[in-house]
Amino acid sequence: MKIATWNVNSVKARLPRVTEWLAEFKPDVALFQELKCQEDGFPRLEIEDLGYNVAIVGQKSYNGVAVLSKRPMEVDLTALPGDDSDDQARYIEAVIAGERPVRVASIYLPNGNPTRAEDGGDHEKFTYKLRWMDRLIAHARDLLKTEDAFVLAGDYNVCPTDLDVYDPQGFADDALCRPESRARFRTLLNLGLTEAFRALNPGGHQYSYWDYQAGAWQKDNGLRIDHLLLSPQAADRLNASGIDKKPRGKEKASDHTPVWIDLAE
DNA sequence: ATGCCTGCGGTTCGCAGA
Repeated sequence: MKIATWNVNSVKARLPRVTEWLAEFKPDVALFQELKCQEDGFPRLEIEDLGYNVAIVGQKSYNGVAVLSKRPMEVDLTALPGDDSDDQARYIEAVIAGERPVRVASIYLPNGNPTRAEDGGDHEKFTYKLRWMDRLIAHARDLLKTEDAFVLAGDYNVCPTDLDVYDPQGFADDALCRPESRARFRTLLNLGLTEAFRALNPGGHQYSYWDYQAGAWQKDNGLRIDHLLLSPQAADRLNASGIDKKPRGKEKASDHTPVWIDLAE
């Protein structure tokens, strides 16, 4: 079964790109981030028409995550546990039904910039990112105890290593590359999770995001920040993983492009 | 050194993104 993650950067502005990609790529499960709308603004009918069940956590203007599934699913969580005061729409978790069920989460991890007071105020956004990652680590620990097959996928806003950045020196102090962010990402891996794309594609210069500005796409000045992290039981079923660059080259593209895995049935 | 581009809200500019 194909499971893909895509930060669509506004599902309403992106609707033609989204529907053509779903019709062509035909993922069994699609995990979206940055919907930038509330649930009542989500183009539910257009997506259901393509054969998907839809579960959404929306928010006006910002954030917003969704799970699309061709198979029946059951939503388990609509927020990341660990902070009841956090009302940003960045997490949804569901179990996809089947002979061998798979638990999936669509994750929009906070960006965290600026990281320094001199670049704009305080450390509030970077601190929020790091606390959010701490909560994700705690939740992953809990999920691992179940020994279920699960996939935590989304826009992690972390370049795991310098292989994942077109300009490592220029991004050294960026929240996506800072040691504090990378250490927490590494902790997720050290719990026993497998980052699917890197496990199967050891080379660098393979990105999932290109800035809209300064011809970044044309120059391949990208970042690899969209990831699928697999539990051991899911990793045992990993057949393939890739980045589908085609949508990034189209008119009115998102600045991110889909990343996918294929799991044995 | 700075802005580059895009989307949103709500009005034509500020904020956020990464």
